[in-house]
Amino acid sequence: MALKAGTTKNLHAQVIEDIGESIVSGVLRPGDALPGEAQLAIQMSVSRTVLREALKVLASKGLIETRQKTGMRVRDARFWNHLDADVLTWRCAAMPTEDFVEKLVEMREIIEPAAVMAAARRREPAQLEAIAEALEAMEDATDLDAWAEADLRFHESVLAATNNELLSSLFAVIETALATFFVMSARTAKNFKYSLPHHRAVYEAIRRRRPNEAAAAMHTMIADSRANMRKGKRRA
Amino acid sequence: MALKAGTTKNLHAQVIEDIGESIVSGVLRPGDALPGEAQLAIQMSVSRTVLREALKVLASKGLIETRQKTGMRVRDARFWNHLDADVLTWRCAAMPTEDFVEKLVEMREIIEPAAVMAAARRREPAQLEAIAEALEAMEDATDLDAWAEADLRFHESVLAATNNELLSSLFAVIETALATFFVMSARTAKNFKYSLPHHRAVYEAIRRRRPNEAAAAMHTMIADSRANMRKGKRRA
DNA sequence: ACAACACATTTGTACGACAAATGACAAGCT
DNA sequence: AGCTTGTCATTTGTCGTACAAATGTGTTGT
Repeated sequence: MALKAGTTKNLHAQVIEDIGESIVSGVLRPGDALPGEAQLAIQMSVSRTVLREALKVLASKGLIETRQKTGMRVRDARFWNHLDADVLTWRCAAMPTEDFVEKLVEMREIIEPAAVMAAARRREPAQLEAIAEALEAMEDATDLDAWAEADLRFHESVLAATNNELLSSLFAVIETALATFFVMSARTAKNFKYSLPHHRAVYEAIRRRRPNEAAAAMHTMIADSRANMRKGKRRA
Repeated sequence: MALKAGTTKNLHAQVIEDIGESIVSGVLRPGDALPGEAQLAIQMSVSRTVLREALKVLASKGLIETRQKTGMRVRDARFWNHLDADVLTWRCAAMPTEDFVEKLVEMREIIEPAAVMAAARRREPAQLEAIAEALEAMEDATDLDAWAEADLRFHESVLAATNNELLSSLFAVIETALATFFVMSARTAKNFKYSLPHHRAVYEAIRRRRPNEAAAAMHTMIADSRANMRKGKRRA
């Protein structure tokens, strides 16, 4: 729980991250009572003002609850905002557990085929163009970083093309899933572009407004990446 | 933007709600610059301390961004946490627009069939029991309030039975969708129990571990509720 | 034994002061 | 003139203190 090496971010952001990660990673367990604000502020070398700003944010993510006199307690995991970008990030800060990775992939299998179907029906020209640009960037990528950036943009553009902002907000989950995938399959990444044909198939189906083909292509892509991840894992 | 009639909640909670609702409902538009903290605190009759706690939470929901010297600005809607329970609530505070309701239903169509499939495969005895209890409460309901409570609990229990907390967290969306449905179809609710057979079918399929049957039953249920909502709307 | 009350502790709210960042503008140099 | 540099003013960021409100706990009186 000690304050980490200072970054460039604001103090409350550091405090949020510090406590949030402690909770999500299990250092602080549900039901645990946190020390009082006064003491905690001293522990972390920040003013109570800053600490409270952080605590309010953590409470809004469902991680803690606070009542007068009783103090603060870590809430049960079923109340956490598991879809929150920060919570997801913290959860993957250490190497994520295998069953969590499986949950991420399950989310992809639910969300992305449905999303490409919606995109194939409703995409507007500019949105299609955004997907095309991401695809081109993937084709032009010469290193893993450039590929990863373009890949993320591709999936984000697809979600945006659904014209359903609720679906778009699930990009935080997709992003985490893909980032984890990049880490786990890093060893097997000699030819990191192996999934390019899949992406092109998805794009083509969206362009031609073929919902079912798009869903099928996306499904194949995810199944493929799952298999590839297993391979990477076995090697690690 | 004036402070609303005081409730029993904390001051920062009121401020969060007040500003948050102003943003989500469109009173404050993306790109708009908010008055400085000092002035805003005076406007809302709270201390800068409390105001800042609220602003940090709103920033964590993606609604505003704040930089030194420049002040605060309302962020573009594509950065909002549309899946956040508060944001959803604020969005439905006034009568939601028709196309937003459509987006909610689309989310249900994506999430819930997939969820019942997962639940049918992986539910544990206690989780099945929780669903059964909700179903019984629906059968025993004698008024719309009791029905609504049990209905929500049914869908929440189903999500919990997936044993995927990422899916469970999407209950905020389902809850909003159902609540909106209750409001919009209130007039046609003489026999508010009409969907009981659908729920029973879903439960039975989960109990018997039949993923495909469960998904089909859920799909029917949602299609039915969509039709019923249209009917209610036409009458209104 | 029980109820009412006082107390102590912890969060909630307010205020004032200063630090840090940064946009804006003015001065000065080429 | 045009560009650079530096000062300045404004706004958020951080801190410390003080007091209010709530509430668990113990105590006291009957």
